[in-house]
Parts: sequence; C-alpha cells; structure tokens
Amino acid sequence: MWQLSTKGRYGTRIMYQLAMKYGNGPMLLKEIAANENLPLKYLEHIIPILKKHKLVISTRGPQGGYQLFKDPKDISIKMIIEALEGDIAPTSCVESPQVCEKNTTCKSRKIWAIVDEKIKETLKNITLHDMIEDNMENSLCKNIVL
Amino acid sequence: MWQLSTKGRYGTRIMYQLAMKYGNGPMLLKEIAANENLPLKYLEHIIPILKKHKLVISTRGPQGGYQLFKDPKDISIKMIIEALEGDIAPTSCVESPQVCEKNTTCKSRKIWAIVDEKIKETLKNITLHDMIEDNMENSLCKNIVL
DNA sequence: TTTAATTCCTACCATTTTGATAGGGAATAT
DNA sequence: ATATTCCCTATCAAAATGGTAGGAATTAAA
Repeated sequence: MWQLSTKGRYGTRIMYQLAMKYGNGPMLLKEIAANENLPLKYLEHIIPILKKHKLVISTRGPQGGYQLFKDPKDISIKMIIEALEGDIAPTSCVESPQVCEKNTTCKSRKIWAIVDEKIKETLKNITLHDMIEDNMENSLCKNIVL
Repeated sequence: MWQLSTKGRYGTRIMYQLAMKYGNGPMLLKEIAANENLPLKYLEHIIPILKKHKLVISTRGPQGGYQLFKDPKDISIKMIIEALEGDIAPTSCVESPQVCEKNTTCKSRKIWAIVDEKIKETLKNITLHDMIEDNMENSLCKNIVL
C-alpha cells in the first residue's frame, strides 16, 4: 500500500495539537503524546525535523515546551509533509529528471507529474487553521485552476 | 520520500508496453524487459499480480507471451496501481475506519481522505489509451466536479 | 515425438526503511 | 540547587524492498 510513514502522520498530529494551543505559550511534548496517544520517545525523533524546517520553536527547561513558529493560517499541510517525508512525489524522476535519461518523452513520468501536481495543490491549500476550523473542503476551492 | 514502489512503477511500464502492442498478439516479457531496460527476473514477480487482477492474460510455450486483458481505453492507471500497490490511500484509516476509534471526528483523517479522493480521481481518469495518445492532461477534464 | 521456447513457481537473500526504546547530557526557570 | 524539559546518540527488531537463482510445467513447432 502506498502510504505515508508515521513521520508524516504523527507529525501532522503534533502540529495540530500545537495549532490548537497557538498563542497560549509552550506545550509539553509529553502532553502532545498523551493527547494523541503516541509514544513520547518516538515523537522526540520527529519534532526536531519540524524545528529544523522552522515550523516549530522550542523552549528548554521548566515551563518550556514547543510552539508553532508562525500562525496556523500560514502553515500548510504541504509544508509539514514535505518537511517530514522529503520531497513528496510518486517517483523521484518527477523532481529530479536527471535520474532517468528518458525524462522528456517518458509517458509514465508525465502521469506521475500530473498526480504530483494534484497532491501538492491539495496539500498547499489546506492550512492548520482550516484543520482547526474544520474547513478543509472549502479551503480547496480557493485556488482552483481550470 | 513518499514514493511508489517499483511494483507500481515497473508495472505501469509493463502495461504501457502491452498497450502499444494491443491487438498484435502476445508480447514476450523478455522483450518488455529489454524495451524498458528492467530486470526480466524481477518483472516475473510483478506480472503475475497484473494477471491475477485480470489486467493481462498469458500464453505459455513458444509464440506465447502476454497481452492486455482488455482494450487500453478500458484500463485506467488507477486499476494498475491498485492492483500492484494495494488500496492506495495516504493512511490506512481512510479505507479502514475501524483501525482508529477517532475516525468520525479526526481532522487528520479528513485531510488524508481529501487527498485520497484527489489522487483516485486523477488516476481514474487516465487510461492506457490516453497514455499512448499522449492525451493525459485532456483526459483529466472529463470528470471535473465543482 | 522430441525440442526449444516460454510462462510459472518457490526459495533465498542483501540492503534499507520503519518504528521504535534507552540512557543520559544540556539548558534553564524557580 | 534542583527539577524540568528539550536534546543527542546509540541500538535494535521487524518488515519491506528489490532483487537473483533454479528449475518445473506447458505448448508450439520441427
């Protein structure tokens, strides 16, 4: 099955928890793990990636924890998934044409490029704010291109 | 990176080769492997899956080989990918809600369900015939739902 | 009826990825 | 000081990935 890894899935849930607490100071990773019923020690591997990509910031010591780096309205699911899963694309040739010499004519590549575009368009148009407001479908109507 | 496996990618290329020879008798797997520059012995693992899903038929012995089970116009990329990768969905909870008790309210699941729908809509509307005719983009306009 | 061509089946395997657990170090608010 | 919290590195079992290998079964054609 063509499935996202736990990095992408758990990471999205981390970001959702942080988005719900946005503006109210740091949130403990322990708390996130408890709310989402996920292993704390494993989340400790995932959240540094989000930090590296400037999606969250951390505060150490007592009263510390994690917060979103910016407003939930300015963080798309695409940013989250690309941070955690790397460049998302059905095949590597879509993003890196040089991996295959047939890239200009390959009919398969053309399909994967179209799929890739659809996925990115979709993920780009859903923000953490949409997620909180449960406004995911509507948000997709913003940038329809015909 | 969130990528299709070689099953899905090589399998699509197998089907493309067969589509190009549709109506002209069986094609050797050896020939497909050569045309696509893929390891024959590995394709021997992939093609039985396509056969099981009634996408190709085989003829044994000399003058044998493989042919498409039906017209390229009646085979979508979705059929091919689902045969080879299993149910495609960003998360298993999209197809199998019972894997998570939060399924009715989960905001993450809602996102993956939307992405899933977009991917399937896209793959459903590209056929092997479109691929041969290099008509992939146009074929996507058929079933637009606003 | 032999032979050669071809698919079909099973076993095996090396490497990488996945999904963690564990232990302790560093920073800091109180 | 101390407790709290993030941070870093190591380790690991299990599964998935991407093959290779060898030969059995089927069958068209010589």
